[in-house]
Amino acid sequence: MHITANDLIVTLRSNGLRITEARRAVCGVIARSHGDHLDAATIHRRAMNDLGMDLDLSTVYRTLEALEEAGAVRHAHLGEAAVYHLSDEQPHQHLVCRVCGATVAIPASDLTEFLSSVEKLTGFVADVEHFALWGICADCNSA
Amino acid sequence: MHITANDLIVTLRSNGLRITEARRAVCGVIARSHGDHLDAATIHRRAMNDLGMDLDLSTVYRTLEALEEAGAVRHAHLGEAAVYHLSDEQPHQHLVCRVCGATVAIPASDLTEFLSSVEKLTGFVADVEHFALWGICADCNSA
DNA sequence: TTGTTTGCAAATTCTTTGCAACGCG
DNA sequence: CGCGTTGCAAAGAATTTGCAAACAA
Repeated sequence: MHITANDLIVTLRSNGLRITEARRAVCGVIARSHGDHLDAATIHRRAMNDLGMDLDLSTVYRTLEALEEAGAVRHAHLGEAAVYHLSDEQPHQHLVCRVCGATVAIPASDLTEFLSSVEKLTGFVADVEHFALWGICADCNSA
Repeated sequence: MHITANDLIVTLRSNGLRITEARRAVCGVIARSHGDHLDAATIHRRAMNDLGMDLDLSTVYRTLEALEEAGAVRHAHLGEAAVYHLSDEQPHQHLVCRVCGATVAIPASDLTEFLSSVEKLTGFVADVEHFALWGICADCNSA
């Protein structure tokens, strides 16, 4: 069910890309992060610490780019840094609390009405994933 | 009706800030841009070219920060750079086409249903203005 | 006068790129 | 072996900050 590091490796290979230790490490970190959204620096750190790899941050970026081109991962902007996640996750809209930084996700399926009204109003087909919505969470609002 | 450079100056002054040529220039550019969303570099360029001022980009940033703290302007992220606009504009959601870069705005009043459903689902009070929605515009979609 | 602001230059943060060495296939 | 990949260091883009000099009130 869950995508494994190997699935990602296979995807890369079937896209004509070579398999290296660095790529195995990045795929490993992403695969075991299922559900989480990690930024490049975190992926880099985990590859170094958890997997004992010694790779360059730029290699992480290039691998993520390759994985994204292969369609295996996607990225979104929740704040300053881009975050990456497996593309098999169900589409969702992120909400980030401007006060405490908490993030929650709304399944895109709950937004169909909104999205179709956007399309009706503007002709845009919105990609709800790409940017987060900024807001104030219930906790911070009541505090 | 429209906010003038002077209104902005008054706002700054009533916030205990001093009025300088640099601030007059920034206020002037913003006031006459009514409706537009300008990034710091553009405001800087216009102050230099249109108003003949010679000021530093960092001063523009600091003035915008001051104006934002005073509640006179707000900023949003439509792409790479932050854009600033008068806070008296009606709230709106930006849509940016990921293909051609075209942007359109939806008045927030058209989104009330969406916003209240977001609040019901998550407790978040969303600030629809802050980040744009990424999408593909009608033209690029049909092309 | 005196506490604010400014210009300038340097630092930051995230991301990208050039290039020679390296290693997968 | 040959070309795709890597590490490294440097380039970039947007924004911020330290500091001494300039200036509003």
